[in-house]
Order: sequence, then C-alpha cells, then structure tokens
Amino acid sequence: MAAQTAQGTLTGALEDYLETIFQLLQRQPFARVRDIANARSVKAGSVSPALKRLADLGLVKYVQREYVTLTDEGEREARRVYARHQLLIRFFTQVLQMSPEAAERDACRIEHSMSDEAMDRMVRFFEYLSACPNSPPDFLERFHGCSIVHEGSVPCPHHCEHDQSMRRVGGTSMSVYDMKPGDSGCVTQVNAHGAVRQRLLDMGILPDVRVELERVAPTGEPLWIKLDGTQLALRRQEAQAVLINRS
Amino acid sequence: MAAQTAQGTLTGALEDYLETIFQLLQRQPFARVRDIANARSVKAGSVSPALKRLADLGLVKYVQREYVTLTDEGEREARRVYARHQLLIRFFTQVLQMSPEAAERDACRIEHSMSDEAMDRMVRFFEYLSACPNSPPDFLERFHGCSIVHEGSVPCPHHCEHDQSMRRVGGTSMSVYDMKPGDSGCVTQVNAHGAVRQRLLDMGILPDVRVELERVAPTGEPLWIKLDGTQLALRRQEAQAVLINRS
DNA sequence: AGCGGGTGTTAGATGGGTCTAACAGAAGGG
DNA sequence: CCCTTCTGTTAGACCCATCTAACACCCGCT
Repeated sequence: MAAQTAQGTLTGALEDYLETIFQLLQRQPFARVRDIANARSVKAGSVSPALKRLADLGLVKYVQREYVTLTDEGEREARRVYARHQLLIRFFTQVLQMSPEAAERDACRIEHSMSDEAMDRMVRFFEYLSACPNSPPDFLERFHGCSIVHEGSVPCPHHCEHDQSMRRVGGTSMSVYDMKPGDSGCVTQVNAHGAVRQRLLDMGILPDVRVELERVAPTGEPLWIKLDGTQLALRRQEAQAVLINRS
Repeated sequence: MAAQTAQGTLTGALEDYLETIFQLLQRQPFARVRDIANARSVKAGSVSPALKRLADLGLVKYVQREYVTLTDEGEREARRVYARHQLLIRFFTQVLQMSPEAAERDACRIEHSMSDEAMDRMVRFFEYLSACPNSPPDFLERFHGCSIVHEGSVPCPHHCEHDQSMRRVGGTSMSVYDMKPGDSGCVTQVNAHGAVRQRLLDMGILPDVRVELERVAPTGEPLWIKLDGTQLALRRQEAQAVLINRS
C-alpha cells in the first residue's frame, strides 16, 4: 500500500496541512502559502518548511514561490483525514447534538488520532440507524426529544430547576444523598446542569459506575463516597444530583 | 477555578503522566519513576524532567529520588482525564463494539482532545440508553445483533461472501454500479469488508453522502463519480459495494 | 527605470518531548 | 568494608512545530 508508507511518518500537523490544502483545492486550481497560513491560523514562515517536508514525503507537488498541489498519494491521505473529519462532525452534531463550533473543534483534533477500526464501527452505527430493519425508527428523534438531552447546551444561568423534575424520569429515583453509609449502587444519571454536572463528570461519576457511600460528615454536608476503589468527597448539592440504582 | 489554571498549560503528554500516576496510586502508596516509565513505555530519563514540570505547575508532590504523589489539584486533573478515558472506552467497546485493544489505544489518544461539551453529551447518550423511558429497549442489543455490525471485526480472509447477502437488507438496494451516468443518490451502506471497505471510507464514501455517477469507462471498469464536488474513480468491486438510495 | 507592496523564503530562537549515555546514591552480598 | 546492582538524575542531542525578523522576488505603477 502506498498510503502505508506515509501512515506512520505522517504527524498530526502535517495531516492538517494536507487537509487544508485539499479543502483549498476544491475551490481553487492551486493553493498558495498565504491561503494555507490563513486557513490554519499559522504564520507563513511555518508553512514553507512544512510544505518541504510534505514534498519530501511525496505528498504534495510544491514548486517554490509558485504553487502547491497534492500528489495522488497526498490526495488519498487528505481524503482519509477529511473523511474522518466529516464523520466526526456528523456524529457530534447529528447524534450527540453538540454545537457546530464545538463539533468542529473536537473533530479537528480527534481526526488525527482515530483508528481505522473506530472509523469502521462508527460508520456501521450510521448504517444501522438508517438502513437496518432492526433499527428502532426515530431513534435519534426520540433521543433528542428526551428531557435528558433536550435542554439547551448552554447551562441556564439562573440555576433554574424547572427541568430537574422533568429529568427525574423514574419518579422513584434515589440519589447518593439518600443513601445510608455502607449502601452502594450504580449511577444512572447525573442530574445537574453546567458547572456542577461538569465537576461530577470530571470526578469520574459516570453512568453505570458503582459508588458506595462511606460516611457522612456530622453536619450532613460533605459525603464521602468510594468510587473505583478511591475516595471522593461530595457536597450536598452534588450528592443530590447523582441518581443511582440501589443494589 | 483552580483547574482552570492548568487547563491551558497542560499538554497531552503531561496529562498522560498525571493519569498514569493516578492509576499507580490506586495500587501503591506512591509512584516511582520506574513504574511511570514502564507504564508509559518511556525511558526513565524522560520522566524526571516531566515530573519537574508537573511539580512546577503544582500538580504533583515530587521529592527527588524519593516518591511522587498527586496534589489535590493534580488528582482533580488526573481524574478528569481518566473519566474521559473510561467514558471513551465504554463507548468504543459497549456501543461501537470495538476490540478492547483498539478501544484502549483510541481512548488514550482521544482523551486529551475531548471537549467538556463532548464529554457532557456522550454521557447523556448513556443516560438516555439506560434511564429514559423514551429509549427503545435493547437498542444496543438490536444494534449489535444486526448483520451490519455482527460480523467479526477481523475481515474474513477468504473473501467469503456469505454475509454480503445478509447485509443487503433492503433486498432492492441499488449500488453505484447500477447507476446510469447522470444519476445521483445518497449512500446508505458500504457493503464490503476489510480493505475494500476501508478504502471506500477513506475516500469519503460515508452514509448519507451524495454521489453522482459522472461516466463509466468503455470497459465498464473504472467508474468516475462526483462526491462533494470532487471527482473520484472507483473500481467495479468498489462501485458494487456502495449501496445508495436513488434520488 | 526604479520603487513599493504583496508574497515567499530563510535563519535563528523557543519549547515540548523524547532518546542515550554518563553519572550519583542506596542497599545488599560477598 | 567494598563492590555490584538497582534506581534516578543530568547533560547533550535530535526532531517537530511554531514564532519573528530579515531578506528575496515579482508585479505593477509612476
């Protein structure tokens, strides 16, 4: 495989150059250093050496001071990265409902570190959704309509609780705050917005993770839980947001 | 936010060090340079300076020649990365059904470039699947049982076609090979295994992408299609694998 | 003809991350 | 007690990617 040649040697930044050149070539007969620098938000002085490296790898045809185009292998490589980019964008926006800006940012960084296998399986996911008879109709619509996901991506600045109740879907849900020391359970939801939610997720409190309540401070306020064998302190507000399945 | 301080300055490699230290500390009272070097597959000489940088950032407590532990802020940061790691692993294995090894590899690289928003929405996806009444029961089971996904991740070395027919679920599916020049349609499936499939995906032939057949070589063999405004040549085998919805 | 502006290139600096090789301590065995 | 061995540190080197500043080229205008 010719592509195999470059596969290992090609670094993330170089892939980026290839990709932006590819995109420029869709609108222009050739790319100029200037355009590339602008598109990548990089100074022109950084582009030249990168082009030289790409030319050495046989991925671009680069006549100094004149023009830049992709070789066949370069185009193949660029398409490869671009396909991942598009796939990620679609996954982030259409499935996860991320904002276009965040989707773009994440895709730009992740496209360089996504294996063929991940690509393959993610495509299958889309194929399944749109082509398989087993696929529940409207899966995405139902997902996006669900109160868990429906709230805006921007956390409500007023700490409004109006959809806290909507999200507590089971009605009988129990939170870590309701546990007794020694109890343990499986996280089902992190029922909070914005910063509180983010903090909980960052602590590793994710759906399906086992937590055990170790002890509660006399004042009731900091609760110590055990997660993955390690200890963690939660404030009241946080403990109340962690919904669990007793077990 | 204390975490905010390090957020920007913290590079991918440093995050990795924090994460491996965190994991080591779950089994040991403190981490040694050697352990860290082994875990990261890096030479000991690379670890010392990294630890020094982390100590400067206030993320580890590092007594030279003695021991390494995380500061509170370091632990927070490590947990943050580790949570992403776990979440990605679960997504890759439980949803996409990737092999554990590939999931691990991808997660290790992607965890450093995943935004808070992506984290948030991916968690919501899991929450939805397990907690929302709108969620179709057994979504994942049905997904994984579908012939699109069910086949082994290793391409069959015998080019066996036995599940080609299984995958052509609609029965009336049309491939690019069946199109007339001028026709266009939307890709629904890439009905191929292994290398052929990978090549098609790498070319940007993904579900829901519009393709138009431009012309066919007299011998019938290379077909030129237009995709995203750019031209692409397909071999017969490839064209037959691209299933589309006429439109 | 000559000059100015837009555009590219080069050189040198910086910083990250890694390696190797040489060196320094500590601990245990003869 | 000394010497080996295990472990860590340091120094020097390399590569990548970026920046800035200086220089080079070309084009068109006066």
